Amino acid sequence: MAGNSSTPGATVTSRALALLGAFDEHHRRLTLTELADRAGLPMPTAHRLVGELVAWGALARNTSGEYAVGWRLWDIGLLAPVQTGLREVASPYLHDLYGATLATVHLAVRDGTDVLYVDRLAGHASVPVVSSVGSRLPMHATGVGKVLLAHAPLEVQHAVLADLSRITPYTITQPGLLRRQLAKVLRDGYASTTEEMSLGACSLAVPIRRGPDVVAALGMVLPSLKDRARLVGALQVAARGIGRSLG
Amino acid sequence: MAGNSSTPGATVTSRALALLGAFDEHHRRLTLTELADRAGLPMPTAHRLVGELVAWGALARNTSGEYAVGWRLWDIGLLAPVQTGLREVASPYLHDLYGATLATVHLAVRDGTDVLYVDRLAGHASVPVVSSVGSRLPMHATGVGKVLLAHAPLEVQHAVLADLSRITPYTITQPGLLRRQLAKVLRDGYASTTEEMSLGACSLAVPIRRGPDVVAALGMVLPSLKDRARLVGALQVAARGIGRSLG
DNA sequence: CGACGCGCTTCCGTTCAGTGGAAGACTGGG
DNA sequence: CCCAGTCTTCCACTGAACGGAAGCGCGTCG
Repeated sequence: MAGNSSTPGATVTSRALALLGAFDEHHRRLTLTELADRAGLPMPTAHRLVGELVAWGALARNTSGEYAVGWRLWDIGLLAPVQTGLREVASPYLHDLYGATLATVHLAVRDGTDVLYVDRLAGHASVPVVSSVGSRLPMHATGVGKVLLAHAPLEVQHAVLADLSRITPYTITQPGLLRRQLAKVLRDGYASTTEEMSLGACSLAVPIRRGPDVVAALGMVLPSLKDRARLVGALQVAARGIGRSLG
Repeated sequence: MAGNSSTPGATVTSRALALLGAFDEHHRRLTLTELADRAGLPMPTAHRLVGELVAWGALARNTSGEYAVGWRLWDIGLLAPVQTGLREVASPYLHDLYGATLATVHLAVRDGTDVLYVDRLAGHASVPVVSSVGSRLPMHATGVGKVLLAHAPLEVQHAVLADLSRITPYTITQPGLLRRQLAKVLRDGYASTTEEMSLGACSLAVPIRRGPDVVAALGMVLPSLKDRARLVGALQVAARGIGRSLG
């Protein structure tokens, strides 16, 4: 992981944020040593900063001395989605879609160069699904990711195309091929993946527009892409409905 | 509000956190000037810190130049409740309780000297309910708050008792009276309020225990406290179930 | 049309908060 | 008992953070 490469010249704020960023789905509880290591800080520095974060409620220390994310961060974080209204508006459409298709349905936005899963309805299908609400995945290997990437600013596209990590044998790692696919996504109005993120899982996704801007993507995970026309149609109807409700 | 009392001696971290803390339910979008004012910082300082927070994704700047909480904070914040498992475990019990009583049902934890509402099922009853998921209320004027306060460390009790703000004419503002009520809460195993937070709304609440520790509170809002025995019973059954499921 | 007010951004010399190596405390295990 | 690992405290040096002041861009009013 990060290793302790105590970058000098980093601001205090960036260091405090690095400590918060040390937590993720797979690292929900960390010791001070792990925190210092993952944030690339010397221990005394990490110790002091973590102390401040705990005092404020951004982090919490449990009885066994480990640190975890605190409630204060949770309730402030809640303001992010509420303020766009996206989740609330999309919720009924996700349920409708699920009812009509019985597939796992996803709502995602782009944040930086990641896809961020904002909401999800899990089908009981036997398809492996790696995403969960709040998780981040690379854009080049997911349906919603390709949709959001196709509509992203050029600088973001360049950054993503420059680093296409392999996840399965079918993951697209050639910039040229992905670029052509993105063009096709713009033409067709939807994106698809075939086992690029997870073996045995395919996906379809369409953009959600608020006026002319693509603000999110709607996707589903499937065992295969047969019946694609009907499913894309259903996705587009829902996406248009959500976009309209967003005003 | 805060006013600009540029407290010298404050650490950089505490200032950055103060900027995050400037956002709440009623202030989801703020201009730089408002942020600087609410955090008590001079504008140039706020400007620099906000820039760093935006670069990291803790805040986002929308097209009209205002700032809002960013997705990055949302997804890290999600790790707080997930890591305790409280919401997931309690969810079915909340639904059962709602089904059995048709009252607005609440799940809350203590964070510092506030009650933090972690989950909620809103009844369509005509009772005014001021809480929502993620909101913070004072402990002395809510049912769940009294429960959590009664089981809180002494230092927390002292801090709360020292500052009993009046919210309605029925809010308890005398430390002695509240202290006696808290003792009764410990004896009886439940707390109640009568229009102390909001006119026309009463409440009942019970503690949720994980082993010997009180980790949360379960409450309901009602138009009156008649039938209290049955309702407290239902709450206690649910609370015990949740506690057991928490392991 | 120019002057003004307002919110935001940049500049830069001063200074004090932050730094991190080193040493000390605590804990558990062999 | 000692040692290894983790956490906490200390403190003298230093460069990052500070914030007053000045500059910018824009809409508004006289």
